[in-house]
Amino acid sequence: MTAPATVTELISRCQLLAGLTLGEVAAQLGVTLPANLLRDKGIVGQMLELALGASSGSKAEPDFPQLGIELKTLPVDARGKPLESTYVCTAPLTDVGLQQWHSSWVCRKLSHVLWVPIWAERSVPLAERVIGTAFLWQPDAEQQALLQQDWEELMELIVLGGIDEIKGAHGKVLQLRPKAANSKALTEAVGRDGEPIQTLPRGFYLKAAFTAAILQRQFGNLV
DNA sequence: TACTGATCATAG
DNA sequence: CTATGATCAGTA
Repeated sequence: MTAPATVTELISRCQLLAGLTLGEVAAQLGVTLPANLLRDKGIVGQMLELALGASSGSKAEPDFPQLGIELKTLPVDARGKPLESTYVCTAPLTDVGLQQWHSSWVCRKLSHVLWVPIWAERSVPLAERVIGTAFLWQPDAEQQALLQQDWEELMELIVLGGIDEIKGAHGKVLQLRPKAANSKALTEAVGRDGEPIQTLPRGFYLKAAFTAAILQRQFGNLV
């Protein structure tokens, strides 16, 4: 699948996928679906990237570079409520003194997102999960402010050596949580007295309540 | 049951 | 290890 040249083309591809099951899309793409997501948590996202023509690989750039759009799948239950928080990006833990919100990875990644809801309750077999209606989203002033506030608070803690005091509950809409192969992975960070320390790599996540509000504004109140 | 901390696969 | 894609699962 080649990259979509325009937003219109991207949306039109999404409309073709809406209502299909993951099993049907996998068959079209020649992808073998695992029995569950235990050992393949990212397969759904990667399949949608393939189906929509996003650039593959682990490059630190938008999924659709030409359009500046980031693709995110969003697992939802039967009522359209998100089942999980949404990973945004890795958090920088060193050399963050001069970081500014508007040039941050979080701000840039979230500036233009294509959300693809997937009906994905754990009791439903992977192949039977249905792709929903995708939509483009850009944070409004209020959402932008909430994100910036949380981001600045978290980054200040990181700069001041408070990394190990940060819990997942810190932000209102944005949270900092471990993002690693396991709890023994280490990366460099700033300690309490400004000294280099080793700590668990972290990532920024959107809390489920925040993505729930995005869905609600897009589709209205369900149930 | 929701949330926070832990974990899995793959590419470079 | 870092960055991509995320969900799992124990516990409060």
